[in-house]
Amino acid sequence: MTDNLLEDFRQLGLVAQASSEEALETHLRSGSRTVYAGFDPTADSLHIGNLVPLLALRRFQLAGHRPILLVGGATGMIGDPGGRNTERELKTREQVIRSLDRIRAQASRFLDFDCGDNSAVVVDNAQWTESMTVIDFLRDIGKHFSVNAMIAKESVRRRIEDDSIGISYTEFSYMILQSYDFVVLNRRYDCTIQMGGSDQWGNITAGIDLIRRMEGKQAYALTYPLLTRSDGSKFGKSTGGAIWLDASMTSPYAFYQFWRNASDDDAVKWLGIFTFLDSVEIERLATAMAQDPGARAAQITLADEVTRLVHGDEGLATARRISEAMFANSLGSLEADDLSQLALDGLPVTMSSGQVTLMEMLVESGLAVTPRGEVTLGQARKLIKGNAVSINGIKITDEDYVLDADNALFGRYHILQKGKKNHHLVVQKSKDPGFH
RNA sequence: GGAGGGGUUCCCGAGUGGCCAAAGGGAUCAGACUGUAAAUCUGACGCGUAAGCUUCGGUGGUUCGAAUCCACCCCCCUCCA
Repeated sequence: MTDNLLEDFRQLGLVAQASSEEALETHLRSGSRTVYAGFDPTADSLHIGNLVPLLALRRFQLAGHRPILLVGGATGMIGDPGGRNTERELKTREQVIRSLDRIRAQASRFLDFDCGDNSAVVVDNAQWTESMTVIDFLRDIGKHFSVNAMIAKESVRRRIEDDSIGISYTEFSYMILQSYDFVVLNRRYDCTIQMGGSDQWGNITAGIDLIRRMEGKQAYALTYPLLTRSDGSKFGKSTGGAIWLDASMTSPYAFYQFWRNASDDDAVKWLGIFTFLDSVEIERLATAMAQDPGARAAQITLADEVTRLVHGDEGLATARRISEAMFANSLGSLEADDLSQLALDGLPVTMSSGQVTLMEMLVESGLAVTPRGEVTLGQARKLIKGNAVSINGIKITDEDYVLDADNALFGRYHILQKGKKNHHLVVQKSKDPGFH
C-alpha cells in the first residue's frame, strides 16, 4: 500500500472513472474524508456484487476515511434507468427498516461501525426524500437540472434511443433524487466522494454538479468497473441464481465453490478486488498460475480468502471439508462420522425412509431442475439417460434404480451427484433418537 | 384525443390458415475433452415413458383446422394534438 489510495485502487483494477483525479488525490491525502456508496434494499441479503463497493469502502476506512452506506429506501422504489427495466416493487416501511438492519449487520463484517470519527454509517434516503413535497422538489432541486443535460447522459439516452422501451418520467427523475442524496450527505456528513459502479457515472456527476450549485462546494466521483466474467456473462450468478452473503441463503460451501470455480482469466483480477492480499502475493499467484494452471493456485487462494472474509474461519473450514470430500475422490475413505458431519456442514440434505427410486429422489432433492427452473420427473429421467447421475461416486444409468439401506454407505448415506459439481446427501431416517 | 407500429416459448427474434410445440441465435442443463478453468464438439431445452395434453397479450368468433383471419378489450412504442 502506498500513501496514495487512488493509485492503490487503480492497481487493483478498481477504478473505471474518477473526477478530477489530481484534485481527488490531494483531497484524500489531506485529511479524513467521507465517502458513500448506495445499496439497493430490494433483496433479502447483500450479494457478492455488493462486495465490490463494500470492500472498497473498507479500503477507504482502513486509510482513515469514513464510509457511508446509503440504502435506497426511496430510490429503490423507483428504479434506475440504467438498470433493468422491470417494475420495482414498493417496499413497505418495515421492509426497508429490516433491510437496513440486515445491511448493517452484514456490512459490519467488513466495516467498523464503532471506531470514533471514521465509524461507518448506514443511512436511508427515504429519511429526507419521503417527506419532501412536490413543490419543494421542483422549486429547490429541479430548477438546477437542465433537461438538455440529463437527456445527454448515457443512461438516459440509451433508453430514449431504444424504441421498444422508452423511459418514464419517474425513472427519468431518478438521477435528480440520487443527486439530492449526495447533497444531503454533503451537508450532514461533509461527504465529498461518491463511489459506485461505472453505470452510475452519470448520476454521480449530476450530484457533483448539484452540490456545486446548491452548496458551492467541490465533490468527487469514483467509479469501479462493472464486473463481467471473462466469458461476458453476468457476474455473481451461478447455478440457481445469485450468490448471497447470508449463510442461510448461500451456504459457505456453495459460496466457496463459486470462487473456486473462477476462470483463469478472472481469478487473478478478482484477487485484487475481493481480497486484501498485497500486490506481491497476488503477483506470486499470477506467476504460479501461469506456470501450472492445473494447480489452480489463484482460485484456491481466492476462495479461501473471500470465504474467510465473509463467513469466518469456521465457515471456511466447513466449506473446505465438504469440498475435499466431494471433489478429492475420497468418497470411499469417508467415515460414518464424516458423512454426518457433511450434513451439519451445509451440504444439501434430504431425509428418506426406506426405499425410494432414484428418479423420485432426484426430484425430491431438487437436482432434477429443468433449464427453465422446474423440477420434473422427465428431467430426472433425462439426466439418468444422459449419464449425468452418480450415487456414491458410481455412474447410474438405470432408470429404475432404487435407493435403500443395502446400497447405502454405512447403511444410511447416499451421495447423489448430478453432473460434476452438484452434490446432495440422502440420509436414511433411523430409529436412533440421537439423530435428526 | 388522432395516425401509425408492436405484444410469439427464459431473452432476442422468425413465423401471416394445415407440413407449428413453433426456424435461428443467446442463456441454461447435461455429455466428451480438460485442470472443479476457458475454448471447442455433442445432446437436451412446455409437461408427459407414451398415447396425448397445455402454449404464441386477454376474451369471444369464423373455420374440418388459427400463433396466423374477424370483433372487442388490455399493454408498449413513435409521431401529431
